[in-house]
Amino acid sequence: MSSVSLLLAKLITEAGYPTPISPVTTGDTPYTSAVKFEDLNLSPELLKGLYIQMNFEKPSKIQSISLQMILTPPFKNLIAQAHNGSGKTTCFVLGMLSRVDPKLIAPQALCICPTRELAIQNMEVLLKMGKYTGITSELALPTDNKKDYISVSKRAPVIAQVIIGTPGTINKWIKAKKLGTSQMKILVFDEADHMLAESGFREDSVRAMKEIVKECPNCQVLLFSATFNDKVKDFISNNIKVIFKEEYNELFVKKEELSLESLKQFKVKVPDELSKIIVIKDKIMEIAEKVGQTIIFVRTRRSAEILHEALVKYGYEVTTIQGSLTLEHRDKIVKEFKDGLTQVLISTDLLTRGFDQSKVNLVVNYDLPVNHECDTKPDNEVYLHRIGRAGRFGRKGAVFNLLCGDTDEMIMKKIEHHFNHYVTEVPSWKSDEDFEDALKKAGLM
DNA sequence: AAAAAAT
Repeated sequence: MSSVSLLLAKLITEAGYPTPISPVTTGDTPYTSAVKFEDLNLSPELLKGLYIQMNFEKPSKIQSISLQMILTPPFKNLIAQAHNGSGKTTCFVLGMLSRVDPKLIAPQALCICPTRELAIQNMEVLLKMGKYTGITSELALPTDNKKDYISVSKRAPVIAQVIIGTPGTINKWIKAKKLGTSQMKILVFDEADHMLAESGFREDSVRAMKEIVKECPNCQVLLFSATFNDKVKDFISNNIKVIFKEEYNELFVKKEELSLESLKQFKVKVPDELSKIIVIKDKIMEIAEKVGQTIIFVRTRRSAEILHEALVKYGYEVTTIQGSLTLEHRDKIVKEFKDGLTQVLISTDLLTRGFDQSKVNLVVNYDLPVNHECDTKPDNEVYLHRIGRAGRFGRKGAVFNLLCGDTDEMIMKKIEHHFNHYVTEVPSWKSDEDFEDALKKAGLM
């Protein structure tokens, strides 16, 4: 670690954050951590947005460290990891809004996200936070191609200053010369590890990054996520840092320190697949009424359907979201849940990353997240992102993992070992008291 | 497998 990083580490401690985030800086730009938003040279319009629209008081850990790195010239690239629900979105949205020149009518900031839902959510934050800035924005997302489909060649060129979208549409617009990249000042990858993972969006992401950096060598690139596994870190070291060329900053958290303190995790052993449905029906649905909103994660679209139908048949109100639904339907389900009109949502890994709904206090892994190449291995990253849908910003939350059979138990053990975090067993899947006990331990009752 | 997206 360089002397600069040591200095930074010291400053961070003095700011009152005994944080496991370890900054690594290259070059000799000195950074201090921001204690107040006023320390960041933000425009009065942005500060107003932060205080009045967002009701923020002071920067969170990750914000106080990363915002200085993002906003201090020379504007260096940044690879930043931080815990779920710790305010990463604010970091890059503030970054984008600060770097845009309001007088220049051209795309200057671009944020690429893995799902439509996340892009829409990020746009909502941007609009709120940037309300007084007059900065313009547009979503780059696929549309329902059945009705009023406008082909790319027919649409007008993008003049909005900030663009948020998904990789396919963004690349399509760039290729069709509808999204100009010549004035780009900042490029953000939300859920960057997934955007650069082999089985993820790697080609699309790298293509967009190369194209923009070629056109604008000074464009600042930000990679944000709660997880960066070793494979992705290797890929970034070998392929992305080359694109970054010179100087970049890094913030990482040890995997053993990624589990949220405020979340209490449980495992429930059940004898067979059918009893999983019984646990959801008799225990989870009853609990969900009392503790706030709940998300139940399943592995496949089909099992989402099956569980949904079973619960509806038993007379419970649930909604389900998965990728084969129409876009219109997906939007409706998310909106209803965010508006608090629905309490229990069944989801595939569509909502695993980034979905932010503060009232979610309970997450259920109906199926454990497994590695797509080898289903006896866990997908630790997906696990962490799923459970991170509860306990946003330090709120209390509970997680129930339903385990059926030896393989599930082994996978659960591996997850516990990976994060060095013991998951408490609920003694009996049939006992109401055991579940109530669990909620008491989680501080939800 | 699911995510985006285009076919």
